[in-house]
Amino acid sequence: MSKELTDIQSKILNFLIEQKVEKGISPSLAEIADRFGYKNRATVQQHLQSIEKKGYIKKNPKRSRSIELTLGDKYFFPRPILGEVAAGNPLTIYPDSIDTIQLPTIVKMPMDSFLLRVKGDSLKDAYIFSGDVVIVKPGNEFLDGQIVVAILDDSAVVKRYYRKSGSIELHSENQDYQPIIVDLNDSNFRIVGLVVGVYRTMGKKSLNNQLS
Amino acid sequence: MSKELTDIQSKILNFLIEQKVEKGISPSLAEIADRFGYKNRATVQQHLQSIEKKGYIKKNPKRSRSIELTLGDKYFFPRPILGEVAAGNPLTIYPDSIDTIQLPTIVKMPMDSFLLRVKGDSLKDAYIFSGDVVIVKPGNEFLDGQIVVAILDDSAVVKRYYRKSGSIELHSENQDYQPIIVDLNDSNFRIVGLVVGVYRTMGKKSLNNQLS
DNA sequence: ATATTTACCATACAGTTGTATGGTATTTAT
DNA sequence: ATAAATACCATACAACTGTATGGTAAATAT
Repeated sequence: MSKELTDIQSKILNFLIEQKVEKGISPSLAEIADRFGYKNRATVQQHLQSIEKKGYIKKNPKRSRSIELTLGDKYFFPRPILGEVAAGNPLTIYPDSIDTIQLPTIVKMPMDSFLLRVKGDSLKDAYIFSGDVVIVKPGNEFLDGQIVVAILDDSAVVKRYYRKSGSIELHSENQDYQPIIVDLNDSNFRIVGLVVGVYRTMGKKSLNNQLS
Repeated sequence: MSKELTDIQSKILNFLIEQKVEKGISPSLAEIADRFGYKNRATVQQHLQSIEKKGYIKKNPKRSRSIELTLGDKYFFPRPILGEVAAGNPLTIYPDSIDTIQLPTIVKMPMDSFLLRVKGDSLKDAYIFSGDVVIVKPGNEFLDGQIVVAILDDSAVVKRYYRKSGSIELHSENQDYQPIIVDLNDSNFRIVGLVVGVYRTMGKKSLNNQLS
């Protein structure tokens, strides 16, 4: 049995994926039929059988909206990209960044945000300590006093943001560190996003409240 | 109206979340009833109405398995850490890795997997192109012909894996690239994981057209 | 004391769902 | 030339789905 999908099967598979992206669940046979203008669910049914036979999906019999995509094996979520890999000539990758943490299930986290581990203690007065993981939401607009992640000449910092005319100041909470003042036009400077949360492993109390 | 959930409502909400994370779809009323030992769906129905009234979920009327969680995107999932940021003295970070993509939301993906963007065209005949994002599932066991990510002297490659006696060969699909042959004992060599998926942004068309 | 909320049950119903079966027409392979 | 695969249609059905309605019992609030 060929594992190649026909055009139509391919389109249906794409629709399945699309729906999972947008709605989070598989469509029903009727919905697929609708989408492709079929007057009958049986047509879809047969296409799905073919697609399943070829191994692209798996259906839980009798269960509605339960088509599994077996394209790899599991849940796609918005996820950060760790680095670059080479398929041709090797490029540099960041092996150390292959690190995952288990975060609690009920804390806020925008889907497109990513995590960074904090080193250093300049924000300890804002209750962010070395070793903490900050949740960063990508964006461009910030309010004075918000904690942001900025990149300056290939280094990244977590600081409080203050907008001045013609420049941006990045303050540490900790007095030992001088504010960083950057010209607005400095092309080596870029603010990546807003820190929307902090996570700390190992029994310590979470300090999200103080983040405001 | 209080926005606080009762114990039972809370448990049901948790179950909803749990199911969404694990299966990607909401359970049906019957399934919830089953799980909590209710003999009747109506009981669940009423709990859901309460939960909805309190703003924690939203139901698409008449649509099966379509409970939306309105907690925003407030769930934590296992996520990779990109690198290290400095709050005090800047440390090195991987600026290029501060990049996020929207992946199909509720398709399955191993929770501990991570993403890498592919550069180069050596796998284009396997329909992985430069710029694509591959989903990598960490692991140690691979079958011949599977596409893996390997690290060789601080560089990473995406290649097809072939096990030989005493060595491992990494092949490109593209004939222009020579296979890489590595001794099994080479300590500078390590296979990171298996490529379980590919994701491509840009436009509406997804990978499957090319999959055939 | 009495009204409200919470937590369950039963029954009923129409619409949806996946599945089964049988059929036609066209293209592709042998 | 004929078998096989592809792409659709129609009808039928049992199980499932969400919803509606009405009821009981206990706890809580007024």
